[in-house]
Parts: sequence; C-alpha cells; structure tokens
Amino acid sequence: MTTPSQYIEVAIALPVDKTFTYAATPPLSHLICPGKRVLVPFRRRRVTGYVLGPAPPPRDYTAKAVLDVPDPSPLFPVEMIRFFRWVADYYLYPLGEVIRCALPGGLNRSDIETLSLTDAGRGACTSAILTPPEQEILRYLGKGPCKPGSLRRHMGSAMPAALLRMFERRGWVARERIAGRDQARQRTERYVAPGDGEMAGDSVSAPRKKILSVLRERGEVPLRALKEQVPTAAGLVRAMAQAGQVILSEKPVYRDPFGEPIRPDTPPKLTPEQAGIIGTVLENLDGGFSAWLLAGVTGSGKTEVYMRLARAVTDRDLPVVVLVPEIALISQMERRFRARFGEQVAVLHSGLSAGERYDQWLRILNGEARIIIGARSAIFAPCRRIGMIIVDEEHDTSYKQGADLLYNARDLAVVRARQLGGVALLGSATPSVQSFYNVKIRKFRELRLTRRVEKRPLPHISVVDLRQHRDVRGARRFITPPLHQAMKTALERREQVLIFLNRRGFASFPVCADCGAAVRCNHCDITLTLHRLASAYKCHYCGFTRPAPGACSACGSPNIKLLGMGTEKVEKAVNALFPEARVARMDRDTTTRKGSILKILKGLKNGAIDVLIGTQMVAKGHDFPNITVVGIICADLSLSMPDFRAGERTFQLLAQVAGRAGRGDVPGQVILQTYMPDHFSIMAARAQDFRAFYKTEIGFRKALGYPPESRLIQIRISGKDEEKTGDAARTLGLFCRDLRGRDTVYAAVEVLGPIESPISRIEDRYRWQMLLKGRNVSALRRFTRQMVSENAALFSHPKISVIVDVDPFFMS
DNA sequence: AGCACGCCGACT
DNA sequence: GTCGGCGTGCTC
Repeated sequence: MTTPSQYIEVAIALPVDKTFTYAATPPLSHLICPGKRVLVPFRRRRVTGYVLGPAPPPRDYTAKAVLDVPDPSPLFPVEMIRFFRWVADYYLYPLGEVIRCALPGGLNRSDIETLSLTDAGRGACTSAILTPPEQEILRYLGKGPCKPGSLRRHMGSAMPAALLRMFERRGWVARERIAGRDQARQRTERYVAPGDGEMAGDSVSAPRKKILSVLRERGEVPLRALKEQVPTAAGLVRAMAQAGQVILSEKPVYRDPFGEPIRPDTPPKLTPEQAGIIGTVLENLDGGFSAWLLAGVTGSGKTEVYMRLARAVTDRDLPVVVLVPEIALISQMERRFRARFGEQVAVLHSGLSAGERYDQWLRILNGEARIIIGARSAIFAPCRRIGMIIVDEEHDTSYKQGADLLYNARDLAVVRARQLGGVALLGSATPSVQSFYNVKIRKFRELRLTRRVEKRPLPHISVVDLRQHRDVRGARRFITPPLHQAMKTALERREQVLIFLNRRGFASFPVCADCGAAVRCNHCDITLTLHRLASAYKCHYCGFTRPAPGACSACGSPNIKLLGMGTEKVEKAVNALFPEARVARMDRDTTTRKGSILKILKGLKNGAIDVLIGTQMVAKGHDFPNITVVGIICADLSLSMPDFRAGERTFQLLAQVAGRAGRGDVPGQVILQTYMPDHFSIMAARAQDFRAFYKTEIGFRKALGYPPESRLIQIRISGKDEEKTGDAARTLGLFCRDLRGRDTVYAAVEVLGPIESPISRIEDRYRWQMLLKGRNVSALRRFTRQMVSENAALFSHPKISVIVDVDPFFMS
C-alpha cells in the first residue's frame, strides 16, 4: 500500500470462510502491497495468502508476522479485489479460493514436508537393537532428507506410520516444512551484446571472429540466434565475456502461444444492419455501464461487429475482453482479431501450457495487450479498467462449467462491466431465455441482426417425421429417403454435408438378446455404450471400459443386441450408402489429441472431407463455408433430459446446427428428423425464431416458478457410503425445512427434495440433490448462507461431499 | 485443508 | 488399564 500499514488483511488460499490479519514487520513491510502473495504462518503451517489491503489493529489477539513476500510486483490489480469479493459472496465460496481459481495455475506455494535423520538418530543407527525395517528406514534417511512419500515408496508395505512416529518421539527423525517453489515463472533468454574489450588480433579463432562480426552487424542478439550461426557459441561467449569482448545479459521473454504470423485483413464493408448496431453502441460508449444483447441470426456477421466496436474501445485506450465458449472457437476468433489488431492480442485458456498462461497474464497485467480473448476464465483477466466485455455465443452452457468454483462467466461479464463502468455485449443467434428476459425487463438493451451477410438466405429446413420410418430396417431407418436424397445431390455437386447426432459411440443401449439385461457400468447407475472402433463398452460418466463383444454378465449369453445409436453407427450407415464419400467424425473420441479439431476443420476447408459426422461439438459457431446440407439424425435426444432447460437447449442446439448450412455462396438445406415434429422447441428451431420459442417457454417458466422468474441454488450431496450419503441428504433436508419456519423472510424460499439424482451413482459415489428456489434473491442467499454455516461439519466432511451450486445449469 | 482436542472399542 | 479410531472446531 502507498502508506505502509502495520497490519494487513489477507485471504488464505484454503477453504476458510474469513480473512485474517497479519503484521507487516520490517524489512518486509515496504514490500507488501495489495495483489501480492504473502507466505504466512497459519496454525502450525505456512500457507500462501493474498494481500487485500490494510487492516485495523486487532483488539483481542496478537497478529502473526508475514514470513515472506515472494512477488516483486502484484499478481492482480487492486481494482480486482472488489470483483473477487463479489464473486466469493455471490457463489458462497471462500475468498482466498476464488483468487486462487482466478490466477493462472502454478502460483500456489505450499509447504513441502521433509524427513531427515538427526544426530541422535545417526548414533542410534548402530548402537540400538533394531528390526530390519527399522534399520532400513534409518539407513535410507541417513543418505539425506527426503519426502515422506518417497520413503513410503522405498519401504513398500513394510512401513507402518507408527514406526516413524516412534522415531520422531525419540528425537531420531525430524520432520521439517520447506516452502515449495512456484511452478510457473517468467522465462528469460540470454542475450549477447558487443563489448568494448580489446581484440587479440590474429589469435582470435574463426568461430569467435564470426560471433564478433554478427554482433558488429546486428548489435545485441539472443544467444539462441547466435547458436544458429555458430553452434558452439554458448561456450565461446562465456569466455569472451570474461575477456570483455561481449556483454551477456538475461532478458525476460514471453513464450509465444501463437503459431505462424497472420496477414492483416481488410475490414469488409458493413451491412446497413451492422452499421446501425455499431452506431447505437458507440453513442453509449462513453456513458458508463450498459449491457446489450446482440441477437443476430447465424452468419449475420457478429464477429465483424465485435471487431469494429473493439477498435473504438482500444482507440479510447481501454482494453477489451472477448469471451468465447471453447478452445476450438478461440483460435478462430483469435485469428480474426490478430489479423485486425496484430500483437495487441493476448489469449487466456486451458490449452496453453502453465508457462504460456503465466506469460499472457503478465502481458495483460503490464498493459501490453489491449484485446484479451479467452475462455470463461478470461473474465478474471488482470485489468485495471475494461472498456468492453464481449461474450460470444452467450447461450453456451460451457460458460458455467468447472470443477471447483462454479461461476457463470456470462453473468460475471455483466457484473464486472458494471463495476468498471464498461460495456457488456452478449451475442448469440439463439439467446438464452435468461438474457432475453433481461431485455424484456430492460436490464439489457437489444440489438438485432436479422439478415445474413452478402444477402445469403437462411437455410431451408424441412422436417422428417421419424414415426413414419419405424418399420424400416438398417441404415435407411435413420438416414431417411429425404436426407439420403439431399446428401446424394450435394455430394454429386461436390458440396459438403454435415450430419449431426448428439451422442457418440456405436450403440448406447446394448442389451442381452436372451435375458434382456442391459450392459451396465460397474461403477455407475447407467448403461455402457459400445464403441466399435475401440471394440469396448465404455461408460460416458466414469470412463470404465470392458472389452467387446463379451458376454452378458447376467446369463452369459454371447448375443448382445446393439440398441441405441451414436455417431459411430451413423458413420457406418453413411459409408454403406455412400461408399465413395470421404467421411470424418468429430466427437470427443476423435478429438482428444491436441490439434485434432483443427485438423478436421482444415480437412473441411481444403475439401478433403465430404461428409462430417459430429456431436454438439459441430454446432458451435464454426464457419464451414462449403457445407450446403445439414442432416439432423434425431432432434429429440436432448428433449428427454430431466431438466427444465431441456427445451431451451434443444432449440439452441438445433438452430445452431442448422445455421452451419449455407454459409458460402450456395444456399443451405437442413433435414431435421424427429419423432416429435409438433413440439414447440422443434417448430421454433425449424423457423429459426428464438422469439417464438421464448414466448412459449417463458409461459412454462412462469407457471412453474423456474428461472428467470426465480433463482435456484442446488445442493449436491454425494459419497461412497450409500446409507451415510442418504442420511446426510435427509438430515440436510430436515434442517432446511426447519430453517424455513424460523424466519418469515424464509417462507419465500422453497425447498425441493432431497431426492436421489437421476443417475443415482457415478464413479461409485451415491448422489442426492436438493433444490432451493426463491423469487427473492437476497432471502435465498441468506437462507443458504445460514444453512451452510450451521452445517459446517457436513460441508467439510471427509466422506461426504456437499456442493453448493448457485444458478445451476444442469439439474442432474 | 490439516491438525489438535476429545471421547469410546480392541489390545499389551 | 492404554493406543488409536475419527467426529468437532479452529486457524490471525
């Protein structure tokens, strides 16, 4: 802080719900400032904490002193602390953990425990009467300190923990804690500059002469570049530096996550619609916070609008954050922005290595990047100020996904923009019910793009009623004649076809033909999916596999009927119907390797693929200019999910997939196969009309009191012990019902459940869930907070996990 | 999280 | 009678 304070407030990177006060004592006090980490004593441990600011002197305890300040400069700007506090409060998550999740990984310094032999232990080694394992422990430790884990590994099963404790008690073995090192650090590169030392005339060897001539010509160069000319340069320059002929230095460099350089683009001419929208936002750009929903049909040029607005913001010397739902789309967005903005672009996503991520973080922190493109975590980009936050494909569910802190990056974008007086711009062809509701209640303003660029028409969608093809056998059962015909025509014209089915594998429901038992997972309450290519049954929840074909585990019969279909089965059908076509499949099975998605996209681009078969992965915003026919094998799969958002997700998925057709010069055609042609989600997708969908859907939501009419908080209880997990869930349920009666404000909170989750067991853990629902947000949050604090033991139970999910996206 | 304090079963 | 199980509570 500017005026060194004696006491500081510190958030600990541990699941503790409060912050702590520490003393900033010389000589560290002048190094301490908000945004830096501190190493602090915490009970008997030393842990990482984040400095939040000055604190009042404690009255009823003595603050402990900070032990170390590892950072030369803050890891995040002070302005972000307010945001972190908001997130911690809203998502009921410890502040220190929020900050840890926000920072690039590899920056958590924690203690490393080591064991070492004391002098007494050394003496005991020879004198005392010891059993062979005891002797071995002392001998091993005698070689030098080691981690408990490596001793355990060395001894195998022959090491009871009690033995070690006994040695410790006798003072033979000491347990010490050493602070670990940061994993991610700034990379430096060695540079060589010409020195002014004397040249020793003829005695200079040829390689040295070469080095000197390069330096004379180019001045300071990286040692790496010198090595290309003189392979032995590394050793030579060291000796030359001694002689004063060259000067060596270490300079920080950024690891380059970008591939080859990109040629600058020429901004296209705007459509009147695009120009109008840009004008409207620009008029409001200097007026502080505003939030916008850009509803633009697929192919209407939303990215161009983003880039023009981003330019206006960077011209005002403010950074822009662009959130994109997933990595494959980030690289597409990144290329387009880099073509326009060049080196001002930084990226933040999980595809980067820890070091690259850290470097990008520093570039943003140092104000060297004006455009930050990233996945959900980029909402925590370390900026002091932000002019605009753009959320592309705002309806995408991957904005709310994660292992630890369950935040929704789309919602946080609005919060952060509001805190910083910036503009939040959410864009989608299929806006979420939540966001369109926000337009209706005037929290957001709406911007519309109703036409595709270059006057391209929207694809024509025809619906095929699958009920009329029930009796058909074989491939034609799910590639119906209308789809077959459309594919045939397109392929004959050398156009590309996209086939969509929201399920991977070959058969999702393998059943014994003799006894009727389904092939089930050993660890989850679910059937296994046959993956023919891998010739294995796989569990899509825990990864359990069992070799195929195999026999029925109930009756031993080898006759397994392969019911249910996935992308592999569709691939087989396409191969059978179009043996000449070059078919590629894009799902989780074919895209696990890094770069494999890009490879498929490249194959499409250069015409090496005729038919692409994929899961929802293909629905997401990709630009496939040569695809003219899109086939939706079965539109209903996502409708049957036990989730109040099933209709919304189905509509979005279908409309998005359909939008992949006709993005080039040839108009697109979509064949949508369904068992429920009259369902409003499917009818709205057919019309590509999210307003029609919204009108019906909001009626249901209001009638049932679901979001956006109300807010939800889901409590998920899981554990390996079936009985204990159920007990915990029921106890929590009773507590909630009791709590409801304690305060009249809480009467507005509805408690639903607990019930067993639709998939009652995953990875050997039994799962329960409870839903807290309320129109009054503050009452709902207060209720939950009180519930958590009064059941603290259960929430940090070693055997049972209880997760609080604020604004849950998936009900299962 | 981790670690100590504290109250009930199988062992020297 | 003790060693040690993990339930509860606290960490500036």
